[in-house]
Amino acid sequence: MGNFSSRAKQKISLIPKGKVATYGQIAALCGSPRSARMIGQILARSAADLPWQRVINSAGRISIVNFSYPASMQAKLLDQEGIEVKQKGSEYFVDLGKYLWQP
DNA sequence: GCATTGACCCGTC
DNA sequence: TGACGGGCCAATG
Repeated sequence: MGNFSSRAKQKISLIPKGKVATYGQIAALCGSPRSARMIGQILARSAADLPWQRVINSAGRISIVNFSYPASMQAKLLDQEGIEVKQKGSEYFVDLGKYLWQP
């Protein structure tokens, strides 16, 4: 694995309980603000040992459809950490103004 | 080493 | 928390 993904995993592991971060935010912390998409790829492959549920897109939306875990599980995990998750249809949203992690 | 692939982002309408 | 289009860039085969 490249150095970028290693740093990305480390940054993701730093997200505190009760907060969320966006893909772009993590990418920026790794020095590549334009590589937000990579974060998704990393999580899709090796999310098992990371707080993957705390990483969402810039709209505050849970952006998975169905991978190892369903979006509904991610919503539940966030809810258990004290994060308010709103459901609209089959999609889930988090209030970024309230829960966005600010390093 | 080239082409394709994304759990995305941002400007614009 | 619209919808749409174009651009990004590391990882993968």
